[in-house]
Amino acid sequence: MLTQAAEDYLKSIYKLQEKGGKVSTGVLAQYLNVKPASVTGMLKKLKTMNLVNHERYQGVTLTSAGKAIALEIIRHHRLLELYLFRALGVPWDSVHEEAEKLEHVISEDVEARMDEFLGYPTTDPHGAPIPDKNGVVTQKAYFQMTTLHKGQSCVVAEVSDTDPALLRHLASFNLYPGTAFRVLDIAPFEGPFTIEIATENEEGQQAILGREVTKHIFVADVQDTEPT
Amino acid sequence: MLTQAAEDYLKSIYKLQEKGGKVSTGVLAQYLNVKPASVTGMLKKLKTMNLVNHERYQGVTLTSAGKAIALEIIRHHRLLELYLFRALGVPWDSVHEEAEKLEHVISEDVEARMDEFLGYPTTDPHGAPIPDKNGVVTQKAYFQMTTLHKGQSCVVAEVSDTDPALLRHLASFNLYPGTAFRVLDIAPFEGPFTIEIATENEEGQQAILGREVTKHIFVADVQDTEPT
DNA sequence: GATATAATTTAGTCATGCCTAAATTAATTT
DNA sequence: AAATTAATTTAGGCATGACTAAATTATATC
Repeated sequence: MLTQAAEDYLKSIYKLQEKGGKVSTGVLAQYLNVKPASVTGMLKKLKTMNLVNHERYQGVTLTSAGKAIALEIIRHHRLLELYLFRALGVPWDSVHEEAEKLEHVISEDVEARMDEFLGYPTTDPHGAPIPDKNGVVTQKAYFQMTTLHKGQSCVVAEVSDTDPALLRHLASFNLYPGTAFRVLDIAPFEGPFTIEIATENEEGQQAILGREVTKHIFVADVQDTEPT
Repeated sequence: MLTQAAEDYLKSIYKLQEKGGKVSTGVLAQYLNVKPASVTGMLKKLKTMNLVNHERYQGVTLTSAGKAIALEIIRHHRLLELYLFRALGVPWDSVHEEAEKLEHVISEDVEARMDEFLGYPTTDPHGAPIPDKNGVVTQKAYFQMTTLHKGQSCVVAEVSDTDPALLRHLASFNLYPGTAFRVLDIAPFEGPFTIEIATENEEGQQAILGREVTKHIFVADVQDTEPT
């Protein structure tokens, strides 16, 4: 059985690897709120366990064994998030923090029961894919919101889950995974996006989202639409 | 915030204190599966935090601050046991082990939501009382089953929760907290109890329970009844 | 190609929380 | 009361996983 710290390292390496090949010691240190020297120490340990590939000064990658463990932890995390949200009504912006603690101690049996209760879901409350029991991730194609143009329509696919304030901000506009919206305007010079959110009643709610916010939103089903 | 080890020490001291005043280093060590020398070390640390009273060679007791923390952990544990049992169908004999890991990481918010879901229960699946949010324990009067005599009727109040095999044995007779039974016979020389368990249909199921088992069963509502 | 800067690793420390072995204190016999 | 036995504490070690400071390696600049 791995320590909690080792599991956190593997999970973090996996996530950082997704956004570009090898992971540097410094980036990993910053992500884990730890000093680079501490990272070097842990990587040595993980290497002896054949969970990572690490050449001095060259960055880290996961071995297939390391990746399997990372995906297991990520599955725990995302199933827990969804369970807390659906079964216990824990707010959207705090499920991440709760799951962060629980993911290391939940048993496979309890996890299987939550999975069944939830009907074998494939995405968590933030739209991130839940790996299956065998570590297979089914990821729908999506784009960063910053790539959208005026007049395009789309559906929110996923949002970053780490910043509770950001999540509360999105919730105030009903911008959840699955929410459809249309880009009304994009101000120049990295300016804000003005969007219209599809609502049940006739008139769509408008929202103005700063650039920093749009970097944390990922969308799918992008289509060009007629300007109103 | 306390470490998990410190929380386990406080919880254990509380439980051992219930069965007789001061707790000795050796007993605590055995209970925690740790060497006596390790206990001495931890007690020193807990003493500097004013969580225990400890005089060399004289045993430990909890301070009021230590007791408050112990009761908080016990509340977490018992609510978790009941939640796992009721909400997720985790078997009777494994909820203890699961809760043992979760009790240290569950948040007050999630706990409050489980409490609400369960309808503010007062006992866990083994019949142990759940302390309330303020650490108040309401304990119904009960007796060890070994004090029963032939012909007496009673209701199971509580059973030990630590041994899964014992719990499966009791479950095979439907002996849960709340189950009523009558003592048909007690064999001499510390022999087994033969009991008749009240069932919905006409004929009561009979069970033979060895002495070791009866030490782990606690009963209430004891009454003398006519022998059949 | 030499040098300045940035990133990474090594070396040595510290707190936890466990261990074993030896010393001490308490309790029990004789 | 002295001696044996049992319980407890002290002393010293070890693994984990963090830290700082110094040394090393890589990268960018001139």
